[in-house]
Amino acid sequence: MNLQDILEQRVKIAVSEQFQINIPSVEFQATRKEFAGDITVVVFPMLRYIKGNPVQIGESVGNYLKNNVEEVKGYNVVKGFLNIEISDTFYLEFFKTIKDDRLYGFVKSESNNSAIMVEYSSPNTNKPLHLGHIRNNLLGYSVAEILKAAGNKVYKTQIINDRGIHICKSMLAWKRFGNGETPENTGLKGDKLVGNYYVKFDQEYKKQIQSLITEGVVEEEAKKNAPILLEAQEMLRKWESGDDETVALWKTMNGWVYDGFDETYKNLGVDFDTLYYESDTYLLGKEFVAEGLKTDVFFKEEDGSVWCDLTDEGLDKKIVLRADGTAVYMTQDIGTAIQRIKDNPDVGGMVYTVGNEQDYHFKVLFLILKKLGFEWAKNLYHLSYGMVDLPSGKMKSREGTVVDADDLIVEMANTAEEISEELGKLDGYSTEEKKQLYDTIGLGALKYFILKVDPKKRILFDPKESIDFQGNTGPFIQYTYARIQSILRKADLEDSIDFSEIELHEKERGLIKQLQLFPEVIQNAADQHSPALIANYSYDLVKEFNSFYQNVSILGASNTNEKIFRVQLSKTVGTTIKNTFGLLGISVPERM
RNA sequence: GGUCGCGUAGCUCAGCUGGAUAGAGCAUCUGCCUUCUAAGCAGACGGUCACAGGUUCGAAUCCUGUCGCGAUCACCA
Repeated sequence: MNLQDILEQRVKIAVSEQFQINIPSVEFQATRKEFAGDITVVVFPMLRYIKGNPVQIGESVGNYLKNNVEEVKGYNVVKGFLNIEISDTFYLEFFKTIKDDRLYGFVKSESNNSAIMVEYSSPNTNKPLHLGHIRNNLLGYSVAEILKAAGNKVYKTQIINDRGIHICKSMLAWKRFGNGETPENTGLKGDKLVGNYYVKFDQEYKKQIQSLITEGVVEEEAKKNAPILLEAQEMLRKWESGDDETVALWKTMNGWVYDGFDETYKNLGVDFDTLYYESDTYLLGKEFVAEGLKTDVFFKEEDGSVWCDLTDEGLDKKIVLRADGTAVYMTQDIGTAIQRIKDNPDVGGMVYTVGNEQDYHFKVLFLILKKLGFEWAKNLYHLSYGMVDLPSGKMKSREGTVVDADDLIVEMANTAEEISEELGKLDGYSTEEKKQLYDTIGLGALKYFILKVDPKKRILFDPKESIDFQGNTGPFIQYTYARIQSILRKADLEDSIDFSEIELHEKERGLIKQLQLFPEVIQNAADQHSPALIANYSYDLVKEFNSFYQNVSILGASNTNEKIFRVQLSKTVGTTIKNTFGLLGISVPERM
């Protein structure tokens, strides 16, 4: 039982003994810095049950606690706030239990809960990954790690959007203008090569529209009838009918893209347990649509299209199958969801990491799956996040305003290098080691920059103003970790320590209090699917440590006991930083 | 127009289920490298929490309305 529970029980007893009234709950909060004490009981809510002066009630409860609870060494009352001072012994006992636990805060054994599948990335195979995908990948990966830390079995997955007219556009442009270019003979990354032809298609398409317009065709018509577009549509039909040559080209070019993506994922530090391809699942939803027709979840229009009526839920009608019997987006997603559960029967819930422009789609999808009667449908969660915008507005691949993922990663490492060189701290390091360090720091800055923001908010990214390395940033936290490692290298690590001799310094007490919060933070982050909570916790912990570091001598402590204690405390903080950053997918350097 | 989200310091963001004088970083200014890494620490400056009502002992937080920004309302994905 933790301290707060004990206190709650005792406060209730105190109140019932002294006022003959039972109160249902007690409200606690951390004591503000300017007052003495560690934990505060808010007296105001009790006024609902007890008539009286809040200060007097606080006094009498405080007095009772001081006399009857071992851990309470003192109290003071300010207005309606009863500030309780907790004994050093309590904090030291707590520290003893966590100091050698390298996974403090993590739920170690997977619970009996069913597994959770987390989907993220969901790329199209016609263009390279950009900054928006970076946010998506980081969020998805981090949430998966957080759910694991909270004791869930997790599968990471992505659905690859590998079919459709957009792929045919790249294929067509390559066939027409490619001259046999391959990643091998050009040295270009596969996704970049294919992306270039997607752009090429668009240029050619616009050219044809223009010349049609000069010939006197109306713009609307020109857009529909540009020869190159018609050709792309023809190609899609060929692909759907399984034309050998088209399918072969499709496989080759998608293969190039996958190689390119793999490299980006590797550099970004994300991975997946299972993969789903749209080309495999896009027909699957149809049988469930048929099923839903039988059970009246769906209905058929006269033209043959199938719909779901959601007007009872305050939503519209939604199409789930075209009049010609082909699948729409919704059909696919129904099929994919069901397929995933079939493939992994231990999965009882899913998290979809998809931008907030699809909020409505997922609301509808989840409702439909519920109507179809799937038990797991109540455990679906749309991890919706805001767009990453540039100062100029939205990123548009065709207008060349996208921030490319690979370029950005390289740029971050370069900035890290410039700053490190300027500070000149890495003299003994080899070129190879330095390079790796710059990658770690640059990526740390990027990841933290994105993850510290609440997922649902938009992020404004200005490429001209590079991401900071000072203050509330990844490198600042990495730096603190590196400094702790330096202390550990210099300290001769003794283990025996007499805790009864330790009197806690204010800064030490602050650190232990901060460490105490960690398990609860993980749980909240998992419940809310929010890496931002973890990021902000890391920062608070590091602020606390830096203040300690700068104001309290660690290696030069006044006695050996004290010194060992401070070194151990630093070590535990280091481990916690490493663990929190692990949940964000950020690595920490031993030195920087 | 309907629906959803956002609006907190000059800028970027915290603020958990309502609680004490609304917190950080950047920027500007003041101190601190002869002691464990100054990517740091200590401090100053900076706010009508978009606006207006309501709920109550108490509202940045909950409710209603208004304004601003964004998204979405396709037999596109």
